[in-house]
Amino acid sequence: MIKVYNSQSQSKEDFLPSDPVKMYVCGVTTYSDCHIGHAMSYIVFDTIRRYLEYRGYSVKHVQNFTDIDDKIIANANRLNVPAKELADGLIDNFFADMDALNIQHAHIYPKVTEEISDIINLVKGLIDKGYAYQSEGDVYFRVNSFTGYGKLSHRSLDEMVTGDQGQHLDNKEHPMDFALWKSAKPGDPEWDSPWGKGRPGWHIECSSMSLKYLGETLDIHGGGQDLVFPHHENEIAQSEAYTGKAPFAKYWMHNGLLQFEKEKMSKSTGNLITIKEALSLFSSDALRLFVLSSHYRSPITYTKDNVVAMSRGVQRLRQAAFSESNATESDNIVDGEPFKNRFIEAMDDDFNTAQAVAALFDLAKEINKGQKAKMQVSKAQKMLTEFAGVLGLTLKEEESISLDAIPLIELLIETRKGLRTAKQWELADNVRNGLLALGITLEDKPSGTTWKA
RNA sequence: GGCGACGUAGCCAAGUGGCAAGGCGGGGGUCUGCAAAACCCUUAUUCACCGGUUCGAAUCCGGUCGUCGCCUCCA
Repeated sequence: MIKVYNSQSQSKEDFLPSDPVKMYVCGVTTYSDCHIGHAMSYIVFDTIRRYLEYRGYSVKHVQNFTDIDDKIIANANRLNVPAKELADGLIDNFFADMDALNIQHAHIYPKVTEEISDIINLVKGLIDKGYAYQSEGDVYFRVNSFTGYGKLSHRSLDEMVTGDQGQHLDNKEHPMDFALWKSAKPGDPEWDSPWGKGRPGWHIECSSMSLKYLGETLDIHGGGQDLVFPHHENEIAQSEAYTGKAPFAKYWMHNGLLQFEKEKMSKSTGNLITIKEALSLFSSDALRLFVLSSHYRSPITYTKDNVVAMSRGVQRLRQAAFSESNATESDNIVDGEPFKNRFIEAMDDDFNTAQAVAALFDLAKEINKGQKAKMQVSKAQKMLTEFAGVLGLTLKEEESISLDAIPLIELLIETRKGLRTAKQWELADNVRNGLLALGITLEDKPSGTTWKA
């Protein structure tokens, strides 16, 4: 039985989903390139999905693009391009990042700008039911009308008002009322609506899209912990108010936030590293292992050193998975079953990837010891690769040298071999050091010399 | 001010009542012309601090100190 920690109940619950599993993960607002905090979140939910699929569930995964909002408009104006052009370019970049991180695509990626009429209908419905009101071309959700408001983030409206430090428009009935529809300023992208020209507020799109593509009750609703309030709280209010059905989501899953060098990484402070930058330094396997080495609900701190350590770890797994067998004792087989059981037990317990990774490393060690004892390891190696795959690790060697250079390198290795046979150690070492200076490392093994970049 | 999370070896990080997973790094070894790589072995009598409950606590309770997040745009 898989157990899942539900942010709303603040406890682990038995995972009893519908079939297929309906999984909605909050996507990005497309106003700048994705950073490594996004990478963490999407690696986490990709791994959860991969594991569910491994365990035989079929998963329907929907993830939105919020491709119209204040910041997109502001950045588009600054860059002097249409908002749509900016958003579309960033969506292309998003997919490139996801592919590079070996993150499976969602089944559906709805965009706000293509869902406007559904959103308008949802807002209309909320007004009709008395949960929302129009005010000077804007439409607001009436938080006082929804009795469960605050049940996800565990706070009351009174607390929010007392502690609130934000600025408020004075055309709202209650300071915590939030916009479902915003009137357009001159020059903004705009759509016709019963309340005049404007565009959707921030939270409504997720309610609309999840209702449309997955129905009234989601199994898993995921996102970063920073979305708990107000975004997910507001989604619950809108969705449950509209459908009259609770819960909107059976399991609320929130990943811990990625810290960058001691500080929270946030778009507003510009304190961030993009996925592209991280991938120029590290392999996707290293970045994934970095994320999956701790529990998904804990915050993690990105530092170069931390990820470098993970690169080494990946190397160790890769080595064990692909080392050539020299088995002579065909009867003696390395048994991977105990590790399989550990892996599954760990992942069943709220996707404890840290423990699952530990099982992988122990399996790697078992394989290495088996190799030394000349045992059969191919089955265990296959298992290692399979479980690495469940975590989205490719265990592939990174090729970063241009193909043209390879014959040249091999020629030098051949030349050096001659020098070594002639015991011309100094000249042989010169060749090796020269290549090292160019970033190519030679490794002399009993079977011959290999190289890597 | 309100709400919440966390503090485990040099670093990262699991474990939430019964002898402290795993990775990186360090140390020792195997291999090797040397080196590198790889592999093996090893590396916390102790879990921020103080008190309590218990036969037994990193794990439960109370307190202290410290770090961080949310309450405003965020994955």
